[in-house]
Amino acid sequence: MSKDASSPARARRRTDQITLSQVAELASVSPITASRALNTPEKVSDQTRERVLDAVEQLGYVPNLVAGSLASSRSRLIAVIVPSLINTVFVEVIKGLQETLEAEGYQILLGNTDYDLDREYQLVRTFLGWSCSALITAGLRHNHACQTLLNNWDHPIMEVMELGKGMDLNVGLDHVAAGRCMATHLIDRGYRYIVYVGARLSQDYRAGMRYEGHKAVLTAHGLDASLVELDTLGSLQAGADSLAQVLAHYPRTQAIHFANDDLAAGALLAAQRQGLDVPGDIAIAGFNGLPLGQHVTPPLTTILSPREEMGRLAAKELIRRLSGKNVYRRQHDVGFTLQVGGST
Amino acid sequence: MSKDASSPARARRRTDQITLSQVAELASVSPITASRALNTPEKVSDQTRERVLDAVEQLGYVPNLVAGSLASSRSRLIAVIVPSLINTVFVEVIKGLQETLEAEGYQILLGNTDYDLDREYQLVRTFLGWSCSALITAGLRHNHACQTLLNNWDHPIMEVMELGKGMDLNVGLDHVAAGRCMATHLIDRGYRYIVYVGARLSQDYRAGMRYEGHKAVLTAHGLDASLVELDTLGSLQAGADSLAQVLAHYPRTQAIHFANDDLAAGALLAAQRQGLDVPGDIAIAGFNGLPLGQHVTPPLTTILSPREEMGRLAAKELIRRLSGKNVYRRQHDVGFTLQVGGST
DNA sequence: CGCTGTCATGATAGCGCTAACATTCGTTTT
DNA sequence: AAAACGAATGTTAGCGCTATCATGACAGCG
Repeated sequence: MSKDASSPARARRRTDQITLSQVAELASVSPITASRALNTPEKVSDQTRERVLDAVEQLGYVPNLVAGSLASSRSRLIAVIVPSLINTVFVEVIKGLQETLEAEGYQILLGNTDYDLDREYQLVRTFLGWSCSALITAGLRHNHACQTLLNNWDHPIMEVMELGKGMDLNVGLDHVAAGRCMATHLIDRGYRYIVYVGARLSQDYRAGMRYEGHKAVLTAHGLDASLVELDTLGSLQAGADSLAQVLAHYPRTQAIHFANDDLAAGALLAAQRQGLDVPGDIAIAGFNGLPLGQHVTPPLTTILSPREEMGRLAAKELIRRLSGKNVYRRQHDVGFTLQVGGST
Repeated sequence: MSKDASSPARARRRTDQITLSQVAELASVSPITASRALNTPEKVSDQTRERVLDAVEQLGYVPNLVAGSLASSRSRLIAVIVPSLINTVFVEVIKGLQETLEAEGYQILLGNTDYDLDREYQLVRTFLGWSCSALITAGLRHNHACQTLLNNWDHPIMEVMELGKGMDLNVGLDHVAAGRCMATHLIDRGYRYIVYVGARLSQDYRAGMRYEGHKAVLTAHGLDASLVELDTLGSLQAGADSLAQVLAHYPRTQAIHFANDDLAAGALLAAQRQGLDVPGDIAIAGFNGLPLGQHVTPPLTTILSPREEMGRLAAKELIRRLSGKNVYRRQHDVGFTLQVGGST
């Protein structure tokens, strides 16, 4: 532990770490040249670059990114804030983000709000403290403090999942339209007693927006837009349980429009177990286009949302912005596709 | 833009950011005292702390964590490296890690290797450059450079998912034993022609370990341990496709032991669509204990692995170590449970 | 009363890196 | 041939924070 005791008046802090200066010394160049050889190789001569890289190799030098970030106030760190990791939807978006960002040498700092906007604010504060190059967050809703903080922040902000006028960049889809789309499909199919089932709509407010669209269409047709709101998060189990609940409450129900495929598939599998005919006795529709929906019998009618694609596009647009290129559109609609299965 | 032009000989870099010094000035204390008020509040007087916090509030100060980390060489950043995000198993572990680590004020730096050990090495290098407080990685296998780098690193390393003698801490389960367990179950049930189906076993080598256990049991019983290895990643679709393939190759097959529940459920749903009786015509078993398995008919026989629990335990052990407490055991077996459904 | 100990605070000196400017030297321009 | 230029490298001065040691005030003690 006590290595060189060339103790000056004041003890130095020690960090046995190998520094760029040591690399520079071994390569007989100045530290800044070593720095350039690593970060902007085109700015040094071939010979020098080679010598520096040799020295790096020889010493097993690992750049201290913390020091680099402090000096340059650039971190190549990108904050990603999602409300949940249970919901596969967000994971798929993260996946799209990640493969694109990592390929460009960015690192992801991941935060999970658990659908709590105050928690989001805390995460944002922490992440800003890391001088992130950009911030990606799910959704357009934030609390006031968060809004203020981000408005004064001078790095790109990308809001994903839903479409609308955000703070900066936005990639998403129109959930109200998606809700309208499915409701229209159900009506076209001839169903008249239609119930919407969602889970914690105040948290998963995008499902709430889909309900708004659904309701508008039903109302326009003079139909009742019954809503059953579950108190658990969406899951197969919750979907299965909700089926009985809906039939008890609304015995005349002909079709159920579920807020997502987990609920819908859960209900469909439960119906199957109970010997109910889908769609004869009850029609079932979902949202998301999860693979599971295509493997149940009958295949689930759902709305396909391009989740990984949303992540990739968001990442690409962000990178374009980060590399100083012009951003033509701040808002990108990734759209959705009605996928009609046999369940309706 | 041009604020105070007290231009010295050399232009200063500017970062309009509010610094701790400004907070200190407003609170009429020295910067170091302000630092203490925020980081070790018990070391300053109540009065001082209050003045500093007021100043923080008033100025909207956001601590520069990069600078703090450089000065203290502590970052409260934890690197998490997984091979995939498509596989829900890793996501669930991450979830367990995250909820525990975030609660203790740690942040997650997420990396995805795509099952590539060289990529893992690159990620590790990057993460070490961030002076992470610890590193969590899925699996005990690493390439040589990575191994060397990590052995010389003086922070905790946690290897999760599988059980064995790792570099430092380890939380996982015994996959060979799990394979044995399911094979034993199938034999007990009376099946003799049993095929193991896995996807890319060289990548998902833990599934390969389960096969080893499976094979050992079958061989001990004088049975053939046929293996079908798929070239895609595990998914419902791959499982469905594999069913036909297995029956074509091994027409006498009585039971299929799938490497995971996605494959198994895919096959089970496909069997259902094709009018095959499960387990009459063909028995199906999986691994993981995904909720889906319990919602198909018949419920899937599988092995329940405590994934979120694994994440939570790993995080807890890590935190214990990071807070300087004694670590009694370096290795933790989270175990597994055979869950017998109707599919066998 | 001087000594020791404890508590709150401050002065100083970096952490390891890079931005901004400066220098050197060979090459092109007129 | 002098002036202008550009490429490669170097010098200097921080980025914003905290570890380390130093100081001053005050309490307790024989």
